[in-house]
Amino acid sequence: MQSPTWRDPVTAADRVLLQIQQAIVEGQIAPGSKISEPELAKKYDLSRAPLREALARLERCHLIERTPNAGARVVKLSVAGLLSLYELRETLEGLACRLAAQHMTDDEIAQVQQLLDQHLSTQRVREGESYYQEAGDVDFHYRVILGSKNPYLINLLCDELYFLVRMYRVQLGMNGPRVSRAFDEHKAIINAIANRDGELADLLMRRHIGASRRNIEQHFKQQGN
Amino acid sequence: MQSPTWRDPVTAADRVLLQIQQAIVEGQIAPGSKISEPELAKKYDLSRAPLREALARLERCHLIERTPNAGARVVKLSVAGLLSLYELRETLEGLACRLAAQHMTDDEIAQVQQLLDQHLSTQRVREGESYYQEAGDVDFHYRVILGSKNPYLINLLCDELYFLVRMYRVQLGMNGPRVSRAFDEHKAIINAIANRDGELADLLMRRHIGASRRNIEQHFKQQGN
DNA sequence: TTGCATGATATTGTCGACAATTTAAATTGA
DNA sequence: TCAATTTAAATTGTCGACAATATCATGCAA
Repeated sequence: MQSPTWRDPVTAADRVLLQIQQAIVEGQIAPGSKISEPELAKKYDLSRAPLREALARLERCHLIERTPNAGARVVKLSVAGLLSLYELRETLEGLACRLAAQHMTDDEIAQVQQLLDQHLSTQRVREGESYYQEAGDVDFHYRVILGSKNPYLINLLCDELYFLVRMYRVQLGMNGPRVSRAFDEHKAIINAIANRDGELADLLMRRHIGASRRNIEQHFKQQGN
Repeated sequence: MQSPTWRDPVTAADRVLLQIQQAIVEGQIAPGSKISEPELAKKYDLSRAPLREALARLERCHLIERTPNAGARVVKLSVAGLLSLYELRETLEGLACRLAAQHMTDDEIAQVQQLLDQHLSTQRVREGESYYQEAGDVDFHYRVILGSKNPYLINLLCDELYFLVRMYRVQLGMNGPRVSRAFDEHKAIINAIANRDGELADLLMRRHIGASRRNIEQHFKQQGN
């Protein structure tokens, strides 16, 4: 899926950003490990200038943390961090729904409904294909977020928080048991938006994400991390 | 006021960032105008490397917009943009209040209450000192945001959105008529937090910021910008 | 005159090297 | 042996120059 918010990588910094992003999200570069500029520059065969540009953007989406004169480290995953992230998402995507109910065109809404029907049919083939499920889930949330028409909100969710959410999902294996219910919840949300009931859409989305959050909370009960 | 979220500028990029930030916020570099790297490098007497680092961070807080191979421009202010920004703030600071009611210590709450009393007494001296008023307002909001203890939320509001809000305030002269009411509203909010009533604090903060937003909406009714 | 192609100019992106700072190792003293 | 201090190595921050791209001016054709 190509996002409407990403540009295709025209510059060397763009390309190496995508590679490192993927490497971090998938855990090929271990959480907490130090980022060595000379090492990565050699590995990806470019100079440190575009690499540092990429690092600046990685910091922007919270995948690394930099300290002056000391370099960058990949973020460490923690339950507390994950919960903080979901706290934010809950509220932000709720807002996105409320705004989407105001600003989405009937056409855009119809497209999302059609999208969900497609997901339903392809899912009916057989469940357990959690990859497609994830893609579909991401796609739905993206559409709603874009539907909010609020540029700051869109940038925030799609560019800054998205990769971190993905990193947690991939590395902590959060494709949980809430696979079948998600479709119904998505359906209910888009229906509320179609009825221009922003308040309800907001509530349903917060409940939708909140359920995931509580799911995680329970899963990690009394465990260090 | 020095924010707990900012580090003191140890590097050349840090220093020039602060200077350009201020220049943009105060309009010394006109909105919409192009950023010339060679020009600025000469003006601030450093090479383009730290300057580009600074530009990357300026993009992060939405003060400039960059396009590949074409350079950076200072953001243009628009009523639509301002409203989008306030939409976000309304929800985010509401969330901050809800979380602050959960996570602030009694001590921290007492400090904020004490802070408000100080503001009240210094304001009683005479009104119209909107600069101190603004500083006090910022200070209050900061404390609550930090009280949320959510690192993503804190980073978002204090580092990414703060300067843009400030830029709008300074350049559109938004130190409006809502000076005296603000104190009472602040007081009500911190009281709700003190009572651990997160829901009420959330509501009051949203109303507090929403009032400003509607104030702006009305002020710019049927005007292009 | 208008629109498009061509070339000159300026700007951004990238590179390799040096300076400043941090980190690790080695040395000294108790 | 251990702690503190000094020295050495490695890493980050900064610089100036070159390459790639875009912008603007000029000229040409319709």
